[in-house]
Amino acid sequence: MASEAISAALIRRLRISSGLSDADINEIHTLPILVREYPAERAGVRDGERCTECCLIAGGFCIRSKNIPDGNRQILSIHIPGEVPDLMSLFLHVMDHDLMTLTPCTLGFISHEALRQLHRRRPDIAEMFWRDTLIDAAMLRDWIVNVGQRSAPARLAHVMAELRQRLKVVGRLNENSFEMPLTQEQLSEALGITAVHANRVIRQLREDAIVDFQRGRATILNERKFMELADFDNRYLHESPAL
DNA sequence: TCATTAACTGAGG
DNA sequence: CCTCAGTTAATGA
Repeated sequence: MASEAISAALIRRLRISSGLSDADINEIHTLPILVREYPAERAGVRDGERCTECCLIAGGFCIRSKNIPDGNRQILSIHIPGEVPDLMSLFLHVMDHDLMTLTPCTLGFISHEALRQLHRRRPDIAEMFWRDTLIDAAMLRDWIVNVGQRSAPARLAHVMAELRQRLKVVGRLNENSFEMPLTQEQLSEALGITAVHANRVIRQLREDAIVDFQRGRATILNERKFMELADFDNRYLHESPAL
């Protein structure tokens, strides 16, 4: 994939929540990006690592996760093309979690030095990254509420609703189904339940004709029941550019 | 390897 | 007593 196409993914992402001038766009296109291909289920960036670059997802799906000593893992967020899940490494010098690929991924690495220069050169762009980071925190707050307070079926529906919305705004939604490339085991790690229970929950939602989940793809069967169960309000995604 | 299901168990309302 | 969810184990795709 050409570097130009990769920076385009970032621009599309930043456009969701911020206005971008032509000058901004040109600046982002000049960023040097080193492209690397990763297989599925591989650490892009590891907990404890000292980073010298940030990682832009150009293709594929990633997750943030943290392992605890008993061997269990909590999935903290799901990431889609155009996102920079380890943007915090620019200012937080040691990673406090893993960034893993879910699927085979094309990752674009941008050096911290290049990003710092860009921040100094163009305060508007620095502001955009600020906003992006704050939205990320808002999404994590939402994730905590989901895992901590909702019933298991509602947790699943909520994560589905958020992912669907995020895929929608980058034009990756077709009809009533969308990519959600997690195994049931991974899904259980995202929802804080066992894999067996994740299976039970999926079966229940399928039987109730609310959603289906098969081979990494989610299908909405009953929009009204789905949204009611998911309790999803996209406000926390802050998708509209400031007016 | 991943998904499915049953059977059992206990917590908690 | 009912629902939810973890454990174990067997089995299918």
